[in-house]
Amino acid sequence: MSDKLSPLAELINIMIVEDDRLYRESIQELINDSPLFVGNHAYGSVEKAIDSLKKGFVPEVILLDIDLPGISGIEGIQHFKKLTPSSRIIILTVFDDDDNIFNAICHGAVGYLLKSSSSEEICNYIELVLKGGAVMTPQIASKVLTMFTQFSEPTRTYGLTEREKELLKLLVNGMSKKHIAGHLNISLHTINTHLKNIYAKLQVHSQIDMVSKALRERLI
Amino acid sequence: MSDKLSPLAELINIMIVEDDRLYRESIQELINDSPLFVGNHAYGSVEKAIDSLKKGFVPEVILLDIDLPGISGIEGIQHFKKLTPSSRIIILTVFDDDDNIFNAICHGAVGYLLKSSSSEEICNYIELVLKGGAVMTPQIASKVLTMFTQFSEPTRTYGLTEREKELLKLLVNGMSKKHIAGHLNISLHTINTHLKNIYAKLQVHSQIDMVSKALRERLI
DNA sequence: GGAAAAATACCCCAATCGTGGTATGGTAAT
DNA sequence: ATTACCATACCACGATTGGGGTATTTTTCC
Repeated sequence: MSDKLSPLAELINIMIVEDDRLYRESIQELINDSPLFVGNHAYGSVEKAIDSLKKGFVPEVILLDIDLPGISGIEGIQHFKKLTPSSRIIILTVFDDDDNIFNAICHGAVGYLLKSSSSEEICNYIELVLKGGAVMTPQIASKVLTMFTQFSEPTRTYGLTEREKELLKLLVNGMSKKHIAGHLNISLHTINTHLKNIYAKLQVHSQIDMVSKALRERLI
Repeated sequence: MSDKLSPLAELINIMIVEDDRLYRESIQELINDSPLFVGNHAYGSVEKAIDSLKKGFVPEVILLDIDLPGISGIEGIQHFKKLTPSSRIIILTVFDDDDNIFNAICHGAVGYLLKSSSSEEICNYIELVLKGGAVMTPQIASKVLTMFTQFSEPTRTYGLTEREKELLKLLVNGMSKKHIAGHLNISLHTINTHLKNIYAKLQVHSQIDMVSKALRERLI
């Protein structure tokens, strides 16, 4: 569009997708006031942003709200990723609940900022992202780490013995009882006995249940 | 120890665990030069740090290296968590590989910084942690987000149809084929046909394999 | 409107599994 | 030395599953 006014040729394009007009314009102003960035493209919905991208616009960074009319910001991430894979997406929202954070990150956002961030911070964060980093406010980072911790968690053992765990592992990996008997050089009867004990301990009644439980609760 | 020199009563205690003496002392200096922090306790190994904690010392923050003689930093996290659950642990290391980051975070570190960070940054990060946040350099944050993304991933569908996915879900949840037939009001024969198709698509030969694959690859 | 894909249904049979038992030798702790 | 637990082994039988077919009816799509 109009880059004839730029004193320097290489300003970095920031796209803004935010439905609140006032906030959108204030962010846009902030971007344009900075010496490094330019924000000619600000839209009130993912749909309009998509139209712009389809015309060939390729922003370096997309600042994206979550609560938008029509297509949500989270869904928007996927669309943007397809249209301009090189654009780095930063979520800028008021929502700090686990679900939104989780979904945004899983869909590939490289940043998650809260609207309570100051203008300075936002510009700093954008710069950090451009340097190849990912950014979160410390509060968000804390939530992310907590989610992470929960992923690889307490691993109840249900009092399984070593041998039982060994069997469990082999079975989870798809080996048949017969095959395991050969592999461990013990009788099929023994396997059966162990299995019965495992079933009792895990309170399941089939290999399916057992495998399912083992994988879900990470006791593999 | 010697807090008689403190001009203000309420300096925040930072413990340092770092085997490189020079770096340890430079960090200690940095801490002691700051107006907010005090670093009387700096140790070259987890073992020595543990001794100190057992004597009743309770630091607000522990700066912890990973590559230490004897007990490693990662293992150290667990010990510290038990001894002083209120202390917030920040990893400060040269290692930026996924495994170390992952392990540190999973064990409950609230920060992961690289030794390339500047003195200023380190102090800023500590302050942010004390405010309840978690901290990472943008490079580390980027790695963490990538790991996260991989967790809830591309969910290859293997071309499963809706009905097949429905069956898969029920089977993964431990329902027997017979039971499902009743539940969905279709014949057991139909279930078998679907199963055969699913097996072919997933390239497995038993329910165990199927369930295992489905759970591992999150196509439930 | 016709082709392709999906869902439905049936048959058969060998192989595997689940569960009810019992039993013995070894090891670890009390 | 006695108790408890573990790993091992065996039997038997009904229920379930895995593959090998074939075939009809919807749905979906061009």
